Amino acid sequence: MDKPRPEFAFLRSDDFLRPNSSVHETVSTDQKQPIKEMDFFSRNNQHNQPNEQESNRGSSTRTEAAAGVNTGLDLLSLNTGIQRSGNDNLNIRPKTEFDTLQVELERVRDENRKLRSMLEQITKSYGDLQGQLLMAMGEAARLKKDDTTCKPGTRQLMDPRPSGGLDINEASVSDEKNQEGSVSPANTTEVMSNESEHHKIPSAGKKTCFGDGPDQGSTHSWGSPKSPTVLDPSKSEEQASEVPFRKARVSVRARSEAPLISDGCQWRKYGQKMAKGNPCPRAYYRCTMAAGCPVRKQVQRCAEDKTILITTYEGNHNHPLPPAATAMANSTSAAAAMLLSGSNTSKEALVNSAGFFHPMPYLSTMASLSASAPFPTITLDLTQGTNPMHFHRGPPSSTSFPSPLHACPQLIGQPLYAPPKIPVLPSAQMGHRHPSMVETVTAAITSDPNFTAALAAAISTIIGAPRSSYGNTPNSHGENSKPFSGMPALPGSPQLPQSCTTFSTN
DNA sequence: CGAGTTTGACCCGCGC
DNA sequence: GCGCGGGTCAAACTCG
Repeated sequence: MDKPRPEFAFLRSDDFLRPNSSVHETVSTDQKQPIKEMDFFSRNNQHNQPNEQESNRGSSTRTEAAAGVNTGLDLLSLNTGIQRSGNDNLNIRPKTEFDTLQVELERVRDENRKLRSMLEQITKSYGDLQGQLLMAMGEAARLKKDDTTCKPGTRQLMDPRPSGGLDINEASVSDEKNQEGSVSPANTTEVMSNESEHHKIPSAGKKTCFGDGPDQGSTHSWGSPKSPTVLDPSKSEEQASEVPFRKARVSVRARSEAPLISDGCQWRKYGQKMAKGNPCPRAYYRCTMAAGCPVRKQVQRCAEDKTILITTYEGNHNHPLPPAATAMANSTSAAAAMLLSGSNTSKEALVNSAGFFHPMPYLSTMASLSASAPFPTITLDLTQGTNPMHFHRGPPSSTSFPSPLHACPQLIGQPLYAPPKIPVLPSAQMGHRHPSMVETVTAAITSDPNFTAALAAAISTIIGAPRSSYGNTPNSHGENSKPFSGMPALPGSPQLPQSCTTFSTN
């Protein structure tokens, strides 16, 4: 995860923190010139401005990190006045000086960490906002286009919460701002309750145009390709932040012959249909862990290989999830976010976004995106090896799941065996790793249904790892670890909304 | 008796 | 406009 970014990070951090041109100059100067101790002395003597010191500190940290040499960090502190006299006694009391330097070094390191985290947050917020902007623009264009705002049957496709997609796992400032007026982080549950109320509205409500808020259109949230309509222009801005996203789906393909697997959530079947082109019926489930939870899932066996179970999730839980479910929810939330962030762009852009726009390198080897479907769908395929070619660029089938089966039983998500924090690996590289382990895990999965759920959680943990620093950490590898750090279990807590996605192979 | 499942009917969007 | 297919509802049914 520690990709080579230090210099960039610092520059960006400085930019954000101190939009002062002098800072930029100083930083760039530091970049070009090798930093020597004497340089620091002279520079600090020349201009001993606070900003200057800050930037010097940053650059020296940078150098230190790059070369493993303690360059001028501590020397800087010598000139900051703290050790003014100590500077003169540099040769006399090296021990004390060394201690001082160490303290200073620690301090600078802390600052470095803070800056990095700030940069990460800013970068992430930027990406989120970019996605939201795209969504909002697309929404606006669409609204202008069809203008038939209160058409009966117009359905709400996305969860009204701003968390519907992009900010699912985030607590960035910008996200909070987006939520204000509609959802504060603290009342997510409440908002979801509102949503659930809409869900409970009987058919009479279906064709009613709700002008005083995000119309849920509730009962038909699934798969409706249309976007929500904004009825009241005065609220358009607010609603744009509330319902800017199309509803994304996350489809998980897993090889399992088990009829039922506990995924940590409780589901109630509310329907079953024969889908065209598939002899196996498709079952519809609704989450019953909390009243009004909007999360639904479809479960269907693959027509071509009945050992493969395709589970498609949609919606966000309005309640805390068990650890096993949470991990998967985190990852698929991220997947959905990634998908949504590019859903107004071309399919190619979508595919590209999976590569770099989102910090989920493994998705590129496990996931396929469908932009041709009426709703954006990302498919996490746990049934096949990390065949680099698996990443579909061609048009998928009408929906993502009946896509041709890549029936190589060789593997199940090799990313499993990748250290959670290793840098991005070329998928081709990953595809050659540990074939024997793959077979072992495949066997384990097919023989133990519960393992599949655990596997999904583990995969999601890895996938979601990059987000861990933002609070909603999927860090809980131990699913049973009591203090589930990433998931406050209080319904009213400022818990971030969860993606629907849990994992199941019923 | 409550919770979950089954299943036919209904609604809606979409393509022709 | 009509038919098809996906998704949902809700009454009937089953089960513990």
